[in-house]
Amino acid sequence: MIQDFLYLKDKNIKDVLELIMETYLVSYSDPEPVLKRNGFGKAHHRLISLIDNNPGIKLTDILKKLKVTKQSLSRVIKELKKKNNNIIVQKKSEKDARENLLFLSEKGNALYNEIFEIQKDRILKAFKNCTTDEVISFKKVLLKIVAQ
Amino acid sequence: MIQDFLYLKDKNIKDVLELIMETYLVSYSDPEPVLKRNGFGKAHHRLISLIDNNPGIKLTDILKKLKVTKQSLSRVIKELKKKNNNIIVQKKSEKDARENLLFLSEKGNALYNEIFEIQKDRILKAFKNCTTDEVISFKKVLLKIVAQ
DNA sequence: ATTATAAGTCAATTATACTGACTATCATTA
DNA sequence: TAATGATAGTCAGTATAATTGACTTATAAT
Repeated sequence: MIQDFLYLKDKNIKDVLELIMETYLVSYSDPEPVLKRNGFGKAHHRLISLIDNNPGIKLTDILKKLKVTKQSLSRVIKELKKKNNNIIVQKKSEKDARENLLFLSEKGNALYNEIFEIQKDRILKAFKNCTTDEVISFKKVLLKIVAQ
Repeated sequence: MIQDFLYLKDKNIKDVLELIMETYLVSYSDPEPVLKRNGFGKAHHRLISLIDNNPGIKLTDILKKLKVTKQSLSRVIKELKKKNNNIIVQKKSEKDARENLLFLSEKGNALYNEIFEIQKDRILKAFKNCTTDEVISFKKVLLKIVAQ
């Protein structure tokens, strides 16, 4: 037992927590100029990304994922739905008429693509310096941290 | 070439980007009750964590890591330095008298420990369901995303 | 019929961050 | 040593983001 699970030591956990924060901050700040040019901020960015990656997602699920209140999210949705913006679209669910499902519009897709290409760049640069196994492990651990 | 690098496909990158966001949001929201009880918010949390893990860090480096302006950070520092709070301490650098290095006070250490134990819990639960290699790969990929 | 869920709204407040302008101190170097 | 750049701090004003609390409407589930 020479190593004694170094990776479970407090200092390593702290490093990982700092890296989690920094990874989020850098990878979501790269496309800020594009957002700003369109009159949007980080809150809009998070919502647009979430809807793109989960088309038809409902409000409650967004609230859980983004950890914000309904009232706070409501402002962001309103701004993205405005006539001049027209980034997202809501459709009543056929299963449950209470649910109002969220999608990106054509314009929303175009905006998100521009944002995504910038974010993708950083991730791909990292992945190309890693083995397949390392990338797979990376995603696996992220999943285990989130899904508890 | 059957797999054709599935992990480099857009959908996988999008999943990873969403996971990065969610991992940050969940792991930094777990200790919110402790922070709130002490009159602090997420901005204070980020700063306290950064100082604990980088004792003696200087302002410029914090700005780069947290991606905020000096004016915004100034408010957070001020609140953490207040007499009743007394969470962080600044000391002039001996090397370069312009630099004002940041440390946690005794009280700050105590507060951070309480916060850290909560955050550690989630990370450890995940790590204990992973192999050593997976955890090592996880950290390695985080580093490659941040350091570009 | 009652209860629970999903969504939406109004108002007030707090928290976080930004732009812009400006000062003071100290280090580097031309 | 005089000019330049780096580090930190400050003041004012504004913008953005998120919260608490109260309440309504519609629909689903029991």
